[in-house]
Amino acid sequence: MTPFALIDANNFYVSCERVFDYHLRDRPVVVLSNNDGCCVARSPEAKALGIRMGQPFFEVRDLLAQHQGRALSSNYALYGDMSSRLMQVIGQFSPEQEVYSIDESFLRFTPGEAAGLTALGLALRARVLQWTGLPVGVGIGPTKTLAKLANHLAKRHPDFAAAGVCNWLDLSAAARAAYAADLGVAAVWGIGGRWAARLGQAGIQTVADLRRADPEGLRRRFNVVLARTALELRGTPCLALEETPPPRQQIIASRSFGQPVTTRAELGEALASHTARAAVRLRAAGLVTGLLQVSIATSPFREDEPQYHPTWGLALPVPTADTVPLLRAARAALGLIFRAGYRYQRAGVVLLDLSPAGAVTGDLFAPVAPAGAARRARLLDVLDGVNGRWGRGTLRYLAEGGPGGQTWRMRRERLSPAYTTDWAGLPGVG
DNA sequence: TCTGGGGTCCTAGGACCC
DNA sequence: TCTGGGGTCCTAGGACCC
Repeated sequence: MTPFALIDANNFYVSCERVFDYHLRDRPVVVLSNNDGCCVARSPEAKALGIRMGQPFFEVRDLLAQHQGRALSSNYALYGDMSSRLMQVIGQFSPEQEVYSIDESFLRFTPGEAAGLTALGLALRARVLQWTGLPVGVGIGPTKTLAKLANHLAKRHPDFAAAGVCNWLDLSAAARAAYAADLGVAAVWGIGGRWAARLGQAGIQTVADLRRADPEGLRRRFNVVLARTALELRGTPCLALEETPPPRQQIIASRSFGQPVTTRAELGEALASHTARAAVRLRAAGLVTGLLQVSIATSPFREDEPQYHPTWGLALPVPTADTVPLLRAARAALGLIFRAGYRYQRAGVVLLDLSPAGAVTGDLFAPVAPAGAARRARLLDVLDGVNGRWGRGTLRYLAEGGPGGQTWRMRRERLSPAYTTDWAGLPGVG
C-alpha cells in the first residue's frame, strides 16, 4: 500500500489577498470573476453569510456591504506566483509530487512511511503557513480518492478542522464507517450534483452506500468511471500519481461581454483579442496549432430572447503559432457563423490539434504537385522523423491542390509505426 | 442497385473538476 | 442592468473513406 496525501489551500484566492493586506482579515471577503461578474472565492466569513460559489455579485453586493465586507477583482498574476511557492514547499515533503491544480497537490509516499504520516501532515501544514502565509488542509489515504475524501473531512468536519489534517489510515474501521455514513455521495471526487441525484434514485445516497455497492454492477448500470471511484473508496487504487502532466489538448480564450453586443465588428474585435492571447499562450507552451475554432453565443440567462450559439472550426493551411494567420482564420470563421439580430453575450477561441513546434518541418507542407518517387521519399523521410519523435500521433499533409490552384485540402491520418515502412498505406500517396 | 464492416473527423451536448 | 474561465472525458449522429 502506497499512501497518498492531498494538500490544498483554503479559499486560495482570498488567502493570497490576505497575505498582503492585513485589513482583509476577520471580515467577509470575496474575489470576483472577470467583469466582476461572479464570486469565485469566499472567505469563511463570506461563506457564513450564505454567499455561494459562483453566485452573481449583484445578488450579494448589499449583503456584503452591510457586514463591512470587501469584494476584490481577481489578480491571477499574484495567485500564480503564490501557487509556485506553495507547490515548492509542499514538494519538500516527498520526491513524488503531482501538481493537480493552482492550489492542490498530491504527494505519494512509500509503504514504510505510512506510520508517521499524521505527524508529517501537521508539520507540512505548519511549514506552509510559516513560509507562504497560506492555510492548507491535508488529507491522507491509501488512494487518491480517499485522500481527497480525507481532505474534505480535514477542512469541514469538526473532529479534524482544528488540526487541519485527516489521516484515513489512522481511523478504525468503525470510525471510517461512521464518517462514510455521514457524508453524502456528492462529497466524493468525481461525483457532482447530477450523478448524486441519479445515484440517489438507485438507493445510493451516502459514501457508505457507494462503498458497499458492487463495482462490477456499477460499471454495467452506469459507467466505468463510477466503478473505479467505488473501488478507490474501498482502498483499491485505480488512479496513479501523474508527476508529468499529459500533453495539452486545447487552449481556450473566451470572455463574456460586460454588455450584449450586436455587430460583427464588435465580435471581430473581441475575437481578435482572444486569438492574440491564445497565440501568446501557444508560443509560451512551445506548440503550434492546426485547427482554430471560433464560438459566439447569446446569453443563456435571457430566456426571453432568441438563442444562438454556433461554433466553427477552420484548419490552418500550415500548423502555426503565428498570430497573423490565426487572426485571419478567426475572422473567416466569424464570417461563416455571424447572424445579425441577436444579442451576443460571449465570444471565444479554441486552439486544437496541438503539436510541438518544430517537430515537423515546413517541407512536409510545401506543395508537392508531382506524385512519384520524389514525393514518396520526402513523405517517408518526414514520417521517420515524426515517428522517431512522437511515436503515435496525427500527421497532416497536403493531399491535393497546388500553389496556383484554388483548392487546398488537408488530409489527416493517424500515424502508426507501420506507416514508416509501408508508405503505400497512406491515402493520397503514390 | 444492393450489400457490409471498420475506420476517422466533425459538431454538439452532457458531465465533471478547480 | 449586472450571471467566470479554463480544462478533461464520454457519447452520439452524420459525413466520408476504404
